[in-house]
Amino acid sequence: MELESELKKYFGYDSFKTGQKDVITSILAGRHTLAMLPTGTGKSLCYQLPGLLLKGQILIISPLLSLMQDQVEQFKKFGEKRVIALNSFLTVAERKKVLCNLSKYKFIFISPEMLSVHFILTNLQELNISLFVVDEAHCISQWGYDFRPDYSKLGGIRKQLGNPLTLALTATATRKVRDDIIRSLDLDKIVKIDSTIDRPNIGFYVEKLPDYRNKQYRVIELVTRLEQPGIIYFSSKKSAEQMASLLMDKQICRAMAYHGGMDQNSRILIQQQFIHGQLDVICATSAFGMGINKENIRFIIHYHMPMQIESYLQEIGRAGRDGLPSIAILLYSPGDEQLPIQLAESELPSEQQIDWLFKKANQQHTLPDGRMNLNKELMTLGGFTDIQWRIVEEFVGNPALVTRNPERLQEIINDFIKERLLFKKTNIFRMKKWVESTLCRRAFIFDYFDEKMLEQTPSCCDICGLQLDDYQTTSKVSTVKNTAEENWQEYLAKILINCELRE
DNA sequence: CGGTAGCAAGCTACCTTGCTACCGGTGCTGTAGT
Repeated sequence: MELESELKKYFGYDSFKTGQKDVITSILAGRHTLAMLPTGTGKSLCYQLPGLLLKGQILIISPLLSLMQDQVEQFKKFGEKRVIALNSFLTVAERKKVLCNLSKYKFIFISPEMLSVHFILTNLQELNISLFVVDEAHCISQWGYDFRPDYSKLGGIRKQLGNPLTLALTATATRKVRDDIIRSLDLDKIVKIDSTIDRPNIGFYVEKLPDYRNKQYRVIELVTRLEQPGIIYFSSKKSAEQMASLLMDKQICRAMAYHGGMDQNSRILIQQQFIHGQLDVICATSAFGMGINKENIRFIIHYHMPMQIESYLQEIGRAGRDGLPSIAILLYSPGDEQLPIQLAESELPSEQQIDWLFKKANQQHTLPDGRMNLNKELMTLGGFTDIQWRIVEEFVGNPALVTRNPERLQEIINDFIKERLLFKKTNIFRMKKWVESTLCRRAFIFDYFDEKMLEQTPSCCDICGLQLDDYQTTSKVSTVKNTAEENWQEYLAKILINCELRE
């Protein structure tokens, strides 16, 4: 079979992008495949085309509702109507109807959470699933252990669906993460298809500043000078919002904040405005970005450093999809690593909380079968967050674990927490190492992903002599120059002081 | 850890300073009625 003609027939394209053909060939040969393809190279096609050529149905596990909706839209654009996103956007009536007619759909999108619902799984077991796709598969490793535990259940679910042919897709995964994905999905004889994680048109630039105030100054200065559009990443919702209002109020650019605390409608609106060029800058938390297909993002600034190098690479990878020069700037001031450390610690329950819980359980809250009676009251009393509580439930609610080793249960939980925390702190530490590096930043990243750097990139990084001036805007350069001559420090001081007086 | 809100004291009549306590990211979701 000539794959190119099928591609032309269904999608109208003449040729494949890097990696696509290898992945599709491997799937059509009936081999489980783990594909690491760089962002923006059309990962979806890797299951869209085989899906059309294979007999049965295609189940696609996707991490975000908005991502599913986008992909359904994409299919409809190509004229494929046998597509459904089986999620909570459907009303109860719609969901019932869809479940009764599941066999009519060729492509079914679903979240790990929905897939873990027994009733839904039973319905899916009736189908003939010819391909099980895990999109953004690094989520298994990144989220499966705590934040979204249903990600760690995909392996078991795969089995219950009769071990269908599986395709795991990701853009950024270290060797360790890739091994974790394979282990978690319980795949043997897997074909691994890697292409480089490198994005040569994105330059790296790290700047060290004494404190947050200097960082604010610097962000304003950079936004004024750099070619737009761009994204500024923050690790707190509040600072993202503050910066967005500052940029807007001072008429520096059209900016909006974007984070998980905002309602779904505003999020969709802001995302659309940014994509269609009605906004210049997004001040965002890590909630922003997955599934953003905007070609011409020129800069990514990090006001705070992310929790790990993979996240950093995903975030900066949103720049320069059009292949034109783009810049990734990270601002660091001493002690910045404390925020991610704090976030990591607060995600997991503390040893004291676990201690308290087991003491309580010994006193009263025990079920007839010896398991702890975990109820909302205990969660509130112990000061557990939803995520912390779910982690506890994963262990305490596991009958096999509880009956096999009741006296060691507390120790097992504590060991898990310690191990997770150490892992997260190690990731943060490596991120900090990268910031402090005095060697080529790109080489460091290649090394982190066990990839060999074959040749020098021209506009590589600050260490290799990259000049920020090369990324200046051309349209506003005259006004910027005037202000620069006047005295930048004074100008910025004015902006910030005015802003404070306003309060 | 480091930023900051909120309050009380200090100082002066409305504003500054100082202390303390608290907070900080990512998303999905079947259940009611027998």
